[in-house]
Amino acid sequence: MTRTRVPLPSKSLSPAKPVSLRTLAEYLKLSPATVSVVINDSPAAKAIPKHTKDRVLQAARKLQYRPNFFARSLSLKRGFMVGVLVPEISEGYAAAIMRGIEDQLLSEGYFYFVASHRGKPDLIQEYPRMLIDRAVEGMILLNTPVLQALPVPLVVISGHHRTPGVTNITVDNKKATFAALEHLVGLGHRQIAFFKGHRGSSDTEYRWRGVLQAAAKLGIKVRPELTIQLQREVENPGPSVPEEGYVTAQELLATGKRFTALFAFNDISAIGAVRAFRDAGLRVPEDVSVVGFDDIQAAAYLIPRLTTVRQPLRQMGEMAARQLLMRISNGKGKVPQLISLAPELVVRESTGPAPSS
Amino acid sequence: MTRTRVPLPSKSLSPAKPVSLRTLAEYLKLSPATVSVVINDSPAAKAIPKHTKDRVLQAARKLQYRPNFFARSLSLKRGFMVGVLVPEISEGYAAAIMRGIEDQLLSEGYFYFVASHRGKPDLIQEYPRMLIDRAVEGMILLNTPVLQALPVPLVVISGHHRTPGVTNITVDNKKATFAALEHLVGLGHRQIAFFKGHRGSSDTEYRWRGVLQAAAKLGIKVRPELTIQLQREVENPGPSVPEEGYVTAQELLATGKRFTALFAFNDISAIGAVRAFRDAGLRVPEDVSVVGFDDIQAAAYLIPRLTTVRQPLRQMGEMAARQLLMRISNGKGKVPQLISLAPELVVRESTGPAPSS
DNA sequence: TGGCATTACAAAACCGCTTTAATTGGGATT
DNA sequence: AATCCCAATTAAAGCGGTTTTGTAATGCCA
Repeated sequence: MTRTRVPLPSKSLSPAKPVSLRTLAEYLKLSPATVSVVINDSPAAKAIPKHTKDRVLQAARKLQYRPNFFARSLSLKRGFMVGVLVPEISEGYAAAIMRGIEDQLLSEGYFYFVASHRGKPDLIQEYPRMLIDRAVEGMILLNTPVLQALPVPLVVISGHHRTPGVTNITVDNKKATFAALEHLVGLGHRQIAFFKGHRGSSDTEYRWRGVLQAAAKLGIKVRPELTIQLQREVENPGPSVPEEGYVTAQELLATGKRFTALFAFNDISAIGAVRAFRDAGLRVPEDVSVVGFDDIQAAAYLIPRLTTVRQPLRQMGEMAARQLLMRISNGKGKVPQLISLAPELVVRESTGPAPSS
Repeated sequence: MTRTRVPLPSKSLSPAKPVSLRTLAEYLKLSPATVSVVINDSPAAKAIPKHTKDRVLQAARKLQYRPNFFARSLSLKRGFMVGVLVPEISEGYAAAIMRGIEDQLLSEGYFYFVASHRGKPDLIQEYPRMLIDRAVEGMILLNTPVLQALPVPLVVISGHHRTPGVTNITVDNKKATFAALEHLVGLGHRQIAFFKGHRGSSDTEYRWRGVLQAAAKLGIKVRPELTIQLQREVENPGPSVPEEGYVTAQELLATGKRFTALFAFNDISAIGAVRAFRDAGLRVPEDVSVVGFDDIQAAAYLIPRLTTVRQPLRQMGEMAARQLLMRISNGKGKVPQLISLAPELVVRESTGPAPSS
């Protein structure tokens, strides 16, 4: 990493240099130690009479004293910051989760850095290091396979469950897929096509296992010729876009195999697929039913309204942040290996009875 | 992906505390000063022979020396961090812009904090302070009316243009609205309905002015009874959701006034509106044309595909970050007051000729 | 041979805060 | 009256870097 040198910022906008603890102390004719103790209400503050405390606090307010963040952090050896690593911030999925993360973190006085690696292995390698160097106290990894061991607590969302010492938060893919398939089977569907998620995403893996289990339990076959993996530019992984679903659905149609329903990997690809079916002259749901995954905001307003599995994204984010903060403060409490939150099937218009013929 | 060897996370035996500059210096039998100079390649390094430099660099690598962020920042009086304030991170609009911001910032060695205020006045007041206290060197405000003067450079996206000393980045609303209206008028539409944006957003204001100007130039009337402002819970502002467009379109229909086209404030509300029209038995675009704004990812895959005005969101973010970094480093270069980027009308299927009757 | 750069490093001050250990001046105890 | 305790502060030692100033040793030239 090249460290670019940037000249010092001019203080044109801030002619008055900030008051330090020292100047405040001088003003009060007290020592910095006393002032510090009072302002932080540290244990030693018990020994200080209310009168003095008030005097200090009042002066601090009057002079607009603001503790220097770096000095304080250096002394405390912590800065109340965490890092959040995501594949792509502009994807609704990540954004929804981050919303939950942020709620929780800010309310506890923590701030967070975001870095999106776009699936590039070098960035996946580099960003964690950079964040560590920035003295984050922990990290949340969203759908991001970090291999290196890191010297801070880690919480992983939708990651592989097997790394010891890291907590994994995920939706219960088994329950989710079962609900979706049960719904389709209940409507009479037997020939069901599947979009598998992108390679490398652990959701892909676990969700697919869920599909296989559910199919077995429901007594239907998962036909290899009806399952297609969503492809993505390897060079430039980019976000999940409807186009992936569109072209994948076209591939599916091109095989000529008959199917009456599609269980897409997510809503975005479902949108693309519906569009592709439509362009091919097929009606949804009369000719083919489509089930999405995620329940993004628009799902309820599409034409047709999308049947989908709702992920509790925000809660997952909240949970992740909460777990991380617990581990940061406790340090050694026992760590749950896996927390899975319950999904919910939302039935709308894109699914219907299997065509009789 | 090549699987790098994974050192097991040595959780319990991790108390190996990081090597400091001092220990590194002792190891090298040099003074901390020398080591620091070499590692930072500061001017004084000219006086140090290559041999010594190599020795230092090599030892640093061997011992895995990592400068302590807080110590370094305290000394330098800067931490290469900026703050980004947004109304709501989970809205695609903000996320797309943040993507551009991040690209630019990280490539220059900066990290950023995000805080979303959800339109709450107290948070809009509080977060800037907290960020300042965290020693950010600048802030980017996305659609966020900050009233207080702040002691760091500011760049505003889609804000009011009038604050001296802050750079405003925005889409050229005038050009955008003209293109959209011209398109509709060219298709024969005369009775055009409008969604106005939420109160308080400055885009709302400027875009509305654009509509009025464009309408005047094109010789069409803007009828008050056909313009409705998107409403949002005042208590809990939340993100922009299709439902707003849905209910607003229903209101519009309820007035009984005839219109053949709708220019929505954004794609999200357009989606809701299309759905509402459809539910009311109207076809889009045969009975009513709809134009959105933003060109979100899904716009091209909706049924019907949405005609919309594409905002260069990512570029706006990049531009904002670039401007901010310039102001941080230059300090006193002259500040552009307003930078407006060109939008682009994307014609798809949701607009068509005005019905003849 | 003295004067003067230059080279190659080290000492020490400083950044602004936290924290531990020490200090001071009563008041209570013996 | 000497001792001890306690309340109220403070001095000073970090935290881990950067930077200014200093210094010993060498080379160069007159």
